[in-house]
Amino acid sequence: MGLKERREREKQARRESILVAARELLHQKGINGASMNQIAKKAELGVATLYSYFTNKEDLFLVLQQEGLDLLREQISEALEGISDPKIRLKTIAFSFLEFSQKRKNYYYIINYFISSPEILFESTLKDQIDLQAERALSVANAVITEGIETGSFINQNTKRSAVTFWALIFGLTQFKKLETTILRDDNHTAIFEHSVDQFIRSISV
Amino acid sequence: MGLKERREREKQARRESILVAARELLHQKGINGASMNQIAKKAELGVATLYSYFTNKEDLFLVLQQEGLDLLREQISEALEGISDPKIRLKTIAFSFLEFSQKRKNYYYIINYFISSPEILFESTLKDQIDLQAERALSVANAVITEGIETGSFINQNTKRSAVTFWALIFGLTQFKKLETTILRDDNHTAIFEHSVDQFIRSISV
Amino acid sequence: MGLKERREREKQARRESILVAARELLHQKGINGASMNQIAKKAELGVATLYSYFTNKEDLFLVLQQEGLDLLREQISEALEGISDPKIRLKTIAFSFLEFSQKRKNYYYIINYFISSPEILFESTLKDQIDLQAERALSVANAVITEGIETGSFINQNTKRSAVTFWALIFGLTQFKKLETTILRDDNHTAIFEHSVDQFIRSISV
Amino acid sequence: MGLKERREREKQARRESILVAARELLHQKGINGASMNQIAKKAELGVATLYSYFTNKEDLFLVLQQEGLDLLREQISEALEGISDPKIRLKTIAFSFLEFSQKRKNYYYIINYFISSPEILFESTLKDQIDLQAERALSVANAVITEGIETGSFINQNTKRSAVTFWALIFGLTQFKKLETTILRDDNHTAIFEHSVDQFIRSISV
DNA sequence: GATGAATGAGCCTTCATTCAT
DNA sequence: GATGAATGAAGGCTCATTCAT
Repeated sequence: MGLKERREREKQARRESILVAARELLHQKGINGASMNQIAKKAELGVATLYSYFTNKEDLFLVLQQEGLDLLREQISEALEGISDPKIRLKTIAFSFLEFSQKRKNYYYIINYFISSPEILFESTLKDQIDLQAERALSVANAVITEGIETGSFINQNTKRSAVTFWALIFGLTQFKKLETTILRDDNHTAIFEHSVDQFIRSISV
Repeated sequence: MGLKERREREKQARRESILVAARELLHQKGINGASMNQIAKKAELGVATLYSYFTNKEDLFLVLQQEGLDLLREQISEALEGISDPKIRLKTIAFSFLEFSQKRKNYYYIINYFISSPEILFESTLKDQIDLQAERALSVANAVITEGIETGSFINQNTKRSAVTFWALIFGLTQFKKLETTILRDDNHTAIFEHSVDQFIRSISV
Repeated sequence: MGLKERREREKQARRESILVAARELLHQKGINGASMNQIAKKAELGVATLYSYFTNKEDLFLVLQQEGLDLLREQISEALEGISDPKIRLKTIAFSFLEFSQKRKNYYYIINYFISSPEILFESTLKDQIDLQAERALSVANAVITEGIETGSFINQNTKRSAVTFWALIFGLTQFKKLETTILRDDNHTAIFEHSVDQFIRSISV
Repeated sequence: MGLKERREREKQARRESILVAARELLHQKGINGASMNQIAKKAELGVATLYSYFTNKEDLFLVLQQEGLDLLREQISEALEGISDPKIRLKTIAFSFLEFSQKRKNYYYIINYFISSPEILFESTLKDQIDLQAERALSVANAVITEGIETGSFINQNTKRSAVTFWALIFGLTQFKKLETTILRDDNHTAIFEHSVDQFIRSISV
């Protein structure tokens, strides 16, 4: 029994070390620089071992994305702790996402990779998993908006639509971060971000 | 004399056929599927021929994106003809973009690709060119909002920020189109889109 | 245990077969004909396999040359066994080289290739390695001449210069072997070679 | 008639401009960097034009080599002017060659290329031409040695063999020039060169 | 006679994946 | 269960050469 458990723990550890290596490479060399061989080398494992833990490269990356989204959710949860005003809660979500995109670039890239790829690229099983994740992300905003409506902070209107709008806005704004050294050089990206989010919140507030 | 012209026309045609093939592949197989060899095969040309029309892959992709943005601008311009109300003009831009993303998928995808790629991927020269293009796109919304402020339709506030918010929103929303068969299956993407855009316009209106 | 050893032996064998193929191609088709792809094909291996044995083409060629020089040194050593007269020893070296150039054409050609290439072709790392090898080759003649001086056979003069002269002469003469069917057709290359070497030895003898 | 002549002159000029471009590129980028396309561009001519003046790349390079050898002969002739002592004449030839290898690197490389390539690479016609050139080069030394014998400066022995030895020596020594920054760093290449040549001359002197 | 456009074959190298051990 | 060796396919790109005009 103890043996079985130890084995299980070792397996998990090995699995995790693969993911660690993958994330690191992803961050260092971008999506194309993170090859299976390099991940294996970095994780100090045989290449074939990777394939006994993950079906293929895409699968590995999907898990990475899920981890990323889990982490994101966690960070948002933590950030929301102790905050009760729905408006501030919404703003907090937005800034958590922005912060995540900067501090966890490697995770952000991979999430972004899956969001931005044309649908065609993924088979339906994979796509379903991605969407499931997306749904969970959406639901966070959904919940806050619902609370806001219930507590009388927000106008009573289609919650899901508002949540979608919210995410679309902050996702779009975050993408534009990379323009800050060129097009947006005469302004401050964070300020724009805040401005936009505030405006959105105001627009759904009573 | 006529001969020279004909040759010139043929060259342009061939150049265009390369771009068409590239766009198609990019849309169908993603960035990794759009290799120079594949493009050449699809265009029914030798690989080396591609290199006599474009310096390298990066150059080709840049031209691809520029053409896409030119077309987008053109379509927006046409759509705006005869419309004078700034609110409607703004909405028209939004829907032109949505329509473009659906009817000109190949063009849309390449634009999207450049927006969504992590900065690292491009050398500065290319990035600058891309940003230049993005700036021109931004300026369309900018102009409309300025008009709106001047004619008293819109609140007098930082125009550029509003334009950025506007684009971020519709860009994000358009990305979510691909969720319409899953997460958004209980609603209509176009309806959500319209709802969001309306809400944005209202939020900057007097 | 025996398994590990066998594997190791197999790896060495495969490595060697790559070198054999490379040498053969280099000799048959010249440097431009000895591409990694061709070598792989000749060795009946996948291209990628070559890269798991050698870092890159340059590395492979370096090893190739080192092996060649090792073999040459070995042959010279063997030929020198039991011979004590410095004059004969020097002559033996010369003829060992000539013999090597004929019997081990593949090896000879690669050495020749590295000597004859314009400096520009190699990065400094490679060049340094080559020179290190060349130095070892030079030292063989150096030693013999030093002995000769000590034993009173040769005039006491700058040893290194004599060694360089010696190698320059026999290297140049060996290159001219290929002229034997045309320019030198009225004489015998080996005879010329011997004549020249004798004359050189005489010129440094007391 | 004048027209015909002018055409002929133009043709020659164009031919020469190709060779000029080729030589320059050869010098700048080495033997592999001098591609037909680049030569054409540098000569401001169409690629196909090159092929109407030269059968193929090898042919062009052969002509280049011939030009090089002509130039070498010319330089040697000039250097020999006014010198009558056969010993000094021989030394002058040697130093002319060394100087040529340094001051006319581009020419020297290409001559070297043809000398050092394995025989196999060239078809017999080409090889014959190369050898013809080599023979002419050889004959210069031949003549001087013959004079020396006649005037009592040199020992009466097989002239041709001496000439071959002479060329082999200076060719070998010149090749070793590239070792001067490494193996020969504690001596001076020119000094070694002179030492060796002097020794050779002494060895054939009465 | 001169040309520029076109090209297939080839370059070196890396990739995701498999399989015998 | 873990692995290292092997690999065909493919990547971007350049080449010498041809051919219609």
